[in-house]
Amino acid sequence: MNLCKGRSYMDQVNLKKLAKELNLAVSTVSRALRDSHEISSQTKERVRELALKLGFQPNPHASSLRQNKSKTIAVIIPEIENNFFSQVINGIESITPNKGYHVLIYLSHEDYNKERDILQLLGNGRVDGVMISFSNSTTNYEHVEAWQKAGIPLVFFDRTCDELDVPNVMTNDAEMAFKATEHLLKRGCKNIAFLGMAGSLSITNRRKVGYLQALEKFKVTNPPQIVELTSKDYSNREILRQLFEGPSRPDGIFAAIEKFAVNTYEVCKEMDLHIPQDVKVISFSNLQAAALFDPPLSTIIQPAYDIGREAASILFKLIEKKMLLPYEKKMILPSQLIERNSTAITG
Amino acid sequence: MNLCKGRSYMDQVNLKKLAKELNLAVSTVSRALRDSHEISSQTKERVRELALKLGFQPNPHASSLRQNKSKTIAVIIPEIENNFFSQVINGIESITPNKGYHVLIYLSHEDYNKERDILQLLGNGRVDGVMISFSNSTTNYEHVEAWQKAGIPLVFFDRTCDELDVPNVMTNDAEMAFKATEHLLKRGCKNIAFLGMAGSLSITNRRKVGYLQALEKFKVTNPPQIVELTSKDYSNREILRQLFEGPSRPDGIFAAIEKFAVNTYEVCKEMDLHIPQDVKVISFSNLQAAALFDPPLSTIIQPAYDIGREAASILFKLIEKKMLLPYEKKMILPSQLIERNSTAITG
DNA sequence: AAATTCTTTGCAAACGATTTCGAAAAATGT
DNA sequence: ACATTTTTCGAAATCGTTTGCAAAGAATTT
Repeated sequence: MNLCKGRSYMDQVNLKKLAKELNLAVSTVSRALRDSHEISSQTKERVRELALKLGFQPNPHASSLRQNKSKTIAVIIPEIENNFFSQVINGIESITPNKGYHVLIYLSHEDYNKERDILQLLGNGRVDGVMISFSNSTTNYEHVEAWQKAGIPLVFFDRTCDELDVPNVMTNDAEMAFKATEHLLKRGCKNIAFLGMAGSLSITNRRKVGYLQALEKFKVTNPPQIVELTSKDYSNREILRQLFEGPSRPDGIFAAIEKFAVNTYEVCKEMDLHIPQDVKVISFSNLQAAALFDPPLSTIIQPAYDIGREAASILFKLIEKKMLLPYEKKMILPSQLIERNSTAITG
Repeated sequence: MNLCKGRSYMDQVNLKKLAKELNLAVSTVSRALRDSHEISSQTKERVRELALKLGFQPNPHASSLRQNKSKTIAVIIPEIENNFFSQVINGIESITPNKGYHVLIYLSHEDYNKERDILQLLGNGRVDGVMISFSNSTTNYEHVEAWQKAGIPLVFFDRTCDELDVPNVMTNDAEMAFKATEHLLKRGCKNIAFLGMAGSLSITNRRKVGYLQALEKFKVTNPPQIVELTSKDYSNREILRQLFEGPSRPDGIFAAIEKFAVNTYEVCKEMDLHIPQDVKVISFSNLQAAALFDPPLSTIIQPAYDIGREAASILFKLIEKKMLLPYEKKMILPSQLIERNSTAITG
């Protein structure tokens, strides 16, 4: 039985302890540490000195409870074993420490139900704002609408949603998809397949639009081939095998997702199809090592770091109740197309 | 001026509101929701029903403050744009949601001072436990010792530290380094260079030991070549260029870090050195795409996901004040060596 | 000198959930 | 019918910080 009030860690230092030590009121100590104008500079100095000496740090939960702000944001992404999202997190983290903010990470694993549960879990003040990139199984946005009712700031990035009035940050997907397709056509492809993520992802849709527009603009006679893959390598390879064995074997592959380019390489290797002789490949990808592939992979590099940084900046503007500039409501950061040997012209 | 007590969001639902609505005491509602035995099942049912209807979620800061636990853990890693750490996070996340826990991510960017500051920042109850993989500039562990005084659970993973009595989870670095070096020797290399991270990382040391042991055991006459690289691609390439242009050009490269193998490939390509004819390469790496490199890269794959999962499990055991089994104090999960063409025998 | 400001500090009430303690009410035993 | 236990619930303290308000003293003005 604890007779004295002290807990097991006697060195737990809080405002009360500081106040007693200094013979001041708790409120005075609190104000001194927050550099309030209504405290004399001598008192402030005394307080700060002792606080430093005892290594005082305010209890974040007490502060959060009182001030109704958590100094924390959440990032919800579909997966993390993906260069793009890692770089986004890096970009986010380039902002948060300066703002005195902390970052919670949540993975939806491409599962709508998990995504909904996570969002719901964050409802009651655990975070001051959320950045989300949707899972591929997300087809409705009720969970987001429910969230919006709480009035907590929200920003979409990359896998966005146009239907809701929420700021979003992304790249020029359609434009780059157009350019990628155009690039393949100019390299002599006649029959280009588009590898997209199954589901109704915004990025897949935008990229698909660019692909189709290019086919149309350049009056390609072969019909478009839209192949839907998933996050499972095994089944992707099987689908690709069938694609290449099928009646209209593509001579060009435009992968909307890095992973699908990897799957394509794997299957081509296995089936002894040569890139770029038999089939040319280009892909959205943020892999540094793409240049080391056999053959080096032509890529569209997304400004992942910048997307994370800008999305975080916008979120903080919302949190600080600043007005957004018009372009910040829908920010588009351009990607870059890097031509490599996977789309080289062959004899 | 707010005359009524209500805040801007009238739908903010808390225990008090539930209690008033049900004509019960706050304490009763709280107990009912926590399924206390001292509440009748009818009352519980009434409470639960309304709570569900109004979408009640307890305020996490109030709970944390009262219970002195945050239901949050922190993961401190040197960088995130690295497959290994991404997979570790994935492994960690495979545990946390079931435990009702949240995950904060912090990046030290290979900077001791940042690492120290982060650890210090987490001191006052923001987290119930910490998992850390040290930065390469960390040469002393005073920040950890300071942390230990607070008595908050801690686990090291991968880049560990033997000097402190803290549970750690890692792979069999020395053994695999030995095998990698042995592998190169058996493939005919006479002059193997070791590419390690500058600084005093535990993994670099362990891997270096394995490398040296292999050279000794197989009585290699050429002296060991230990090359120290950093996280900066540009300077790494410059150092590697000098290495290959230098008097004792290596015919084998053992990269202790994935990034260094990529740098090696880049430089070899640039200098028109052929892998594996001119130089054979093997590396610790968790890149799925290693098989697609030109040539496919022989790798030592670390069980990154498992390391994350096990480290998190151990952390939770500490948090729950359970005893650790002996092997959990220093857990070693084996890596796997995959031979590919970068270490093939050449005519 | 009296009245007024300004400066500096303390008191006490929040914030929302948990928990100790105690008091009714109900159920049980004698 | 009375004593005892068990069940069920409410009041109030608590966690540590912030903040509105009051009050005391010093400084200024009239």
